[in-house]
Amino acid sequence: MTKCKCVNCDCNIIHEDDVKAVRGKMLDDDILIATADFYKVLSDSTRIKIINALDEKELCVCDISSLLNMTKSAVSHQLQNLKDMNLIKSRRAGKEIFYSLADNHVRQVFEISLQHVLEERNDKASEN
Amino acid sequence: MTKCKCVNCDCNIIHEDDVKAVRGKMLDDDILIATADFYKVLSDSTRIKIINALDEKELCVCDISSLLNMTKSAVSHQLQNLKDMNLIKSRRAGKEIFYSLADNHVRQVFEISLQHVLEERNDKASEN
DNA sequence: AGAATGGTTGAAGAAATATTCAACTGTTTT
DNA sequence: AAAACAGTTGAATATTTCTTCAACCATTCT
Repeated sequence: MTKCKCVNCDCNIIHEDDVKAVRGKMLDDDILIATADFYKVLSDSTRIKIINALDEKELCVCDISSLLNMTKSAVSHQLQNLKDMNLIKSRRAGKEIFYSLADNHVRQVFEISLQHVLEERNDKASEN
Repeated sequence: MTKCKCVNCDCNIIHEDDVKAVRGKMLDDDILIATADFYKVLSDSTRIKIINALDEKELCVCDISSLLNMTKSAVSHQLQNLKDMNLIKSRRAGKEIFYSLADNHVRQVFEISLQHVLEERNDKASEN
């Protein structure tokens, strides 16, 4: 066990070999940050509802606002977030702008996590 | 097109049939909120780094703190968040408490999204 | 061209979340 | 039993994020 040389941490390195080994295998910071940012887009119930809706059908902003019972502005802001992270795409048709899911990755991730959530709920339900 | 009856939205329902159809197919609010909450746990780079580290090996708090260059307290708070959402588990061994991933769902979701992030980066790199 | 409609934007206020700090618990060491 | 170590906790501060508001742009309708 050696005193940790970190600037910001207040502890000892207890298992020095393990720490070295893990440090060597960990992904680069910028990749992990990008991954967290990817989840960040999905971590808001408004955005998840939008994804769930667009998973069914291409929709315009007003339709989404009506579905979620929210203002156009609030929805539009969230659509921008989703678009910035390449989860959705848009096309203009006259005055309206239609939004749809960008690709299947999104569907895939959404479905696996949904499965996880549903299983958790079943586990908890059967505990009683 | 009909005036929307929503309390909180400031728009018209433009495609009434679509909205009705999608509303009928959308998942329950509480499921979607639980799904967003699941992502919320993964949406912080500190927590993602912890998951990435624990994916390699079971570790104690000090080792994680040293790896991430953070205080024990900050790490411990985040470990609690991860544990509350059943993404990790712990076991005590003397003074130390070892943390590890809870199950394979977590690994699965992590790996798919990592793949998504890496592909995005490749796409962007090849645009130049 | 002017009005109406669909949608966007930036700034501000409101709400949620992360880190820090200081005090604390549990276990081991002496 | 006291000291040292590993870790936790709650409150406070700092930071981020969401929604609202008001003004705006783009397209269509008359």
